[in-house]
Amino acid sequence: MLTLPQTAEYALKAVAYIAAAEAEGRPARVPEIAEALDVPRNYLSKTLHQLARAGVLLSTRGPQGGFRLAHAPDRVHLNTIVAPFLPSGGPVCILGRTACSDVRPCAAHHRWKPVRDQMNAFFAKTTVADLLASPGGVGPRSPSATAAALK
Amino acid sequence: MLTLPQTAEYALKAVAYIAAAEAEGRPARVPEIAEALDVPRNYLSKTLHQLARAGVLLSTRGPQGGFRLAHAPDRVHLNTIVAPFLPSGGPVCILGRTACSDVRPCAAHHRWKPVRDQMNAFFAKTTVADLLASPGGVGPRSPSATAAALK
DNA sequence: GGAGTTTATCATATATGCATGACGAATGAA
DNA sequence: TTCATTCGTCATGCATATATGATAAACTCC
Repeated sequence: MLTLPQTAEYALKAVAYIAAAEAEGRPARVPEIAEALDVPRNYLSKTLHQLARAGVLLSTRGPQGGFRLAHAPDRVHLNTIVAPFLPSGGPVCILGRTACSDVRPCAAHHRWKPVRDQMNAFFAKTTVADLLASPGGVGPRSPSATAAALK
Repeated sequence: MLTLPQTAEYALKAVAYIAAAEAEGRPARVPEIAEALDVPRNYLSKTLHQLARAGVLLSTRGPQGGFRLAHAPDRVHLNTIVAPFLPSGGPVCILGRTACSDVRPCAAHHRWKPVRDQMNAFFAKTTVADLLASPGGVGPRSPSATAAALK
């Protein structure tokens, strides 16, 4: 039902790809990532730059440059990756109430809350390392398989 | 993290309000709903019209007219209310893959799937009657409390 | 220091969500 | 039949997400 903004999807896939490249000891360059994941090249460049400013990635220009993770894969949680591309303040109540809480619940509160909590836990606890390690994950395997599991 | 489009929130709140009015044996009019829920009036009119075309509401013009539910509150599920305002096809994979499945999982599949399933169940199983009956629900109680629980 | 590589930024375009205001059409009641 | 009421539709505007292409800036290596 609810979906991430397209840009946040790009961010997740690109970070996973960059982590896989880093596992091979090399930075990932924008044209390579863009082609592998089938994402618009210049737009991806801008998106990755936002992640760099957010402290998720490190960028270096020039030959042998590209993007790397700013922290170890098991320290990078998905919520820090998608946060720059979600409406700030974040949604809490399914009916959009700002004052919705256990003591002042909206009409859907007690049914929506467990769903919302599980979703928050997913983004707060899942790390880039989890994406690399899981079945269907991006590594360790060949570059083509890496792209296939993300594209 | 993920939020409904604003228009879908309007739709949920308005349908709950209309159901509460119907419990009092009267249709709800757009100006009344708009003021009670603090939603733009003309925009709400358009939104409710979409719900009427979707078969969720019935509309009647002229004096004593307004909007009513097309079906009993316990037959109207939340997914039918929000569906007209969500991107069609619907999101399935958190990485946006069209071919993501148990047999061809994306890198996040086995962690995201239970979250997604619980979310789908929420929209598929929760009814308007549930909104009316729950603690913090909109009825039976005074009109002002109805508005407060939705606004 | 020059050439080539790679990210950073700028200007611009398109589509969509959200919203406003004006007007049109149908209905029911006096 | 007239009038008030109420929803239906249209034109328009604004902000933002999603891009595209050109150019600038930084960096490495020779």
